[in-house]
Amino acid sequence: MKDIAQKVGVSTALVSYVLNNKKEGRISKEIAQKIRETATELHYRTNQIAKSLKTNKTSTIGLIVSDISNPFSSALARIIEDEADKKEYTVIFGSSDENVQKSGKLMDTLLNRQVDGLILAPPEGSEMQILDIKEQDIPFVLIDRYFPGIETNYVGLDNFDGSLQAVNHLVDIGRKRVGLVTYDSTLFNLTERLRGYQAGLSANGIECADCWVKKVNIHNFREEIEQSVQELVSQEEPVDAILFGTNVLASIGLKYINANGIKVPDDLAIISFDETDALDLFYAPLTYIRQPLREMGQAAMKILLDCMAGSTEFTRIDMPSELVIRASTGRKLEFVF
Amino acid sequence: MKDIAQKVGVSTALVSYVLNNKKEGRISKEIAQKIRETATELHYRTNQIAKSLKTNKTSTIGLIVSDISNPFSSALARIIEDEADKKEYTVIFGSSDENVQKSGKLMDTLLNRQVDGLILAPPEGSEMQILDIKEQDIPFVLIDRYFPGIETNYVGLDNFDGSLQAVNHLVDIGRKRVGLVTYDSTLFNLTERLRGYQAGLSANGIECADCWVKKVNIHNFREEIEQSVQELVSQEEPVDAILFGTNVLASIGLKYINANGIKVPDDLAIISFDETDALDLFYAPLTYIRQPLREMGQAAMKILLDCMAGSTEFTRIDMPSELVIRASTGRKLEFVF
DNA sequence: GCATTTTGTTTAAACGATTAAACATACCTT
DNA sequence: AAGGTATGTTTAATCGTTTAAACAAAATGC
Repeated sequence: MKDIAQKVGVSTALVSYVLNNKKEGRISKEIAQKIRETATELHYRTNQIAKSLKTNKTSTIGLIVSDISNPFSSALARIIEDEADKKEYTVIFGSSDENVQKSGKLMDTLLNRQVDGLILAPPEGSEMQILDIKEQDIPFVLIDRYFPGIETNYVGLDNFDGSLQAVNHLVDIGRKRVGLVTYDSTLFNLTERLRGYQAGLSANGIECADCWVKKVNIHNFREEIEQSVQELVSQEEPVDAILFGTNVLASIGLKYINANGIKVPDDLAIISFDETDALDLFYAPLTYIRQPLREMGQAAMKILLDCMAGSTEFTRIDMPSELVIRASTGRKLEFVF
Repeated sequence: MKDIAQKVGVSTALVSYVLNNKKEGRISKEIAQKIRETATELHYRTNQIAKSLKTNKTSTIGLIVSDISNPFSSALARIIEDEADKKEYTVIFGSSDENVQKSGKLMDTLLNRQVDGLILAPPEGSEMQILDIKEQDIPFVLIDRYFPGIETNYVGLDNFDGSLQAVNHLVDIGRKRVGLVTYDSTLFNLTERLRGYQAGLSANGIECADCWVKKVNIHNFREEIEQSVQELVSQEEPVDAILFGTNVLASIGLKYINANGIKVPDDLAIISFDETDALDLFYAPLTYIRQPLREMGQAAMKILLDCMAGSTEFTRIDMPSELVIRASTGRKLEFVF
C-alpha cells in the first residue's frame, strides 16, 4: 500500500479507502481510478494478516474432524468448505484421531491463529476442552458428537431413531437375531445408536442377548472387527443380521464376510450407518441409515455464523434419519446412477 | 502480553523473551518463572496473527486439491497434514473442482493469507497461474499434476509405466482387446496414462482401435461413464478388459458393470489406477496401480520445506508404479486384513 | 579503585493494514 | 462577504507481537 500511495502521490489511508470501497462518493473518480490501476500494476495483494490484526477478524474457521481421510469426515469437510466459501470464510482443518491430547493441541493451534469460530467433532473425553472454550466465549458448533450435560450448539443425527428404524426393518424381513458392531465408546452418537438398537429389539419383543453386541476399540478396530463378526456368525446360535455402527466398521466387516463366503442377505442381512461408495460396490449394495450431510453442514455453518455475529442462544439440531433399503436386506439388485 | 507484563511488573519485551525462550541465561530465573506462571494464570494465548505480521512467517501452508471429498485427495490431505504438523505447520485447504477460475481465486485467498508455501494439484489450463506464482518466487510444489514446459517442483507417479504394467499384465492373462476409460483432459498425468496404455498395446503387437478409448468429460463424468462402458462391451467386437484412469471412474463404472451382470474377470478383466476401500468390496477385488501416497506426500512436504528455506533448485520426482494383482484380473479371491 | 565485561531489563521502532478525527478547499447561501 | 456545508485528503493512533539497541547495575580484572 505504501508503494501504491507513493506512486500515485497520496496517503496510504486513501489507498485503503479506495481498495475497500469505503467513503464512496467522497473520493475523486480520477484518483480512485489511478489507485486501482496502480494496485494491479504493482500486483498488490492485501496482507490479510495485517488486516486481521487490525480488524480482529480473520475470516477463517477451524474444523476438527476425527480423520480427514475418512469418507464421512471428508464429505463433511467439503460441504463446510463450500458453505464457508459462500460467506468468504477460509477453512483450516485438523484430524484429532479420536485423541484428546491431539484435539486439544489442535484447538490451541487454531485459536492461536485467531480463527473466528470452530466446527468440532470432539473425541471421547474432551468435555473439559469444550467447557474451556465455552467459558472463553469462543463461537463453536459441535457436529456429529455431543456431550449431554454441556449445553452447546450441536448438529447431528437422530441416531436413536436411525437404529430403531434399522432394527424394525430387520424384524420386518423376518430377522430375529440381530447383532450390533460398534465402537467401545461413550460418545453420545454411539450410545444413542446402541440405545436405539436395544429399544428396537425390545419393542419387537426380542430379548437382546449380550453376545449380540460387539464393541471394538476405536484405536484398534481393524483387528477387532474381524473377530467380532466371526464370533457373531459362529456362536452357538448365530445372528441372522448385523447392524454396523459406522461405514468404516461396515467396510472392514464386509471384507471379512466376503472372504468367508457368507451370503448376504440370505445368511446374513446387513445394515450400516452412513453411506459411501464402498458400500455400493458390495455385491449386495448395503441398506444404510443415511445422514443428511449437506443439511448438517449447512446448519452447522449457519449456527456458527449466528454465533460469531454475537448470538448467545444455543441451538441443538437432531436431523431425521432416513433408512435407505437396498439389496443387503433383501431388496432386489437395483442401481442408481 | 501487556497484562502479564503489568502484573509481573516488567516490560512486554521481557515477557516475549521468556515466552519464546530467547536470551536464555540472561534472564533471572525468578522473573522468568513468574512470567510463565502468570501467563498460564491469565490463560495467555499467543496471537499468532500479530506474530506472523512481525516475523513475516505464518507457519501455514496452503493445499489445493481437486475435491477434498474424493478419497485420493483426502488421503493425500491427511498425509500432508501429518507431515506439516511434524514441522509445526498448519494446513489451509481448498477444492478447485478442476476449475481454473476457482483454483485461481483459491490461490489468491491463500496467498493473501500469507501462507508460507503451497502444495497444488492444479486443474487443466492453469499454466498461467503457475507461471505467475513461479515468477513471484512463491514456494510451491505440484502434486499429481505437472505442466511440461514449466519447470517446477513436482511429485507424482510414473503414470506411463503404470499403464504399461497394467496392459502387459492384461496381455499376460490372455486379453487382447483392452479398453481405456479416462477423462477428456490434457493433464499430464492423464496423457501419460494414455500414452502408457498405447505403448503397452503396441509393445505386445496389438493395434489399438480408436473405439477402445473412451474419454469422459471431467465435469460431467457420472453421466458419461455408464455410456462409455456400455459402448465398450456392446460394440461389434467388445473389449475383454478395461483399464480405468482413476478410482472415481472405476467406482462408477463398476456400478454399471454390477448392475448389468457383467462377470469380472470372466467377461471383462478390470484394472484401475489408485486404491480405495470401494474397490476392495467389489466381489472381485480390483487389480490396481498403486500410488505410494505416503511417500508422495512426504516428498512433497520435504521439497516444499527446502523451497521455503530458500532453495532455488527444482526437484521432480516420478514415483514408481506398483501393480497390485487381485481377483479382477483372475487371481483367486484373497483378502488381507 | 577504575575500567571493562557481564548480566538483566527497558525503550522504541517496526510489521501492514484500518479508521476516527482533523484538516484543507471549494461551493452554497443569504 | 461571512458563515455554513460539502467534498476530498491527510494525520496519527492502533492492533499484538518481535527485536536491535540502549541502558543500568553488578561482577570482574588488574
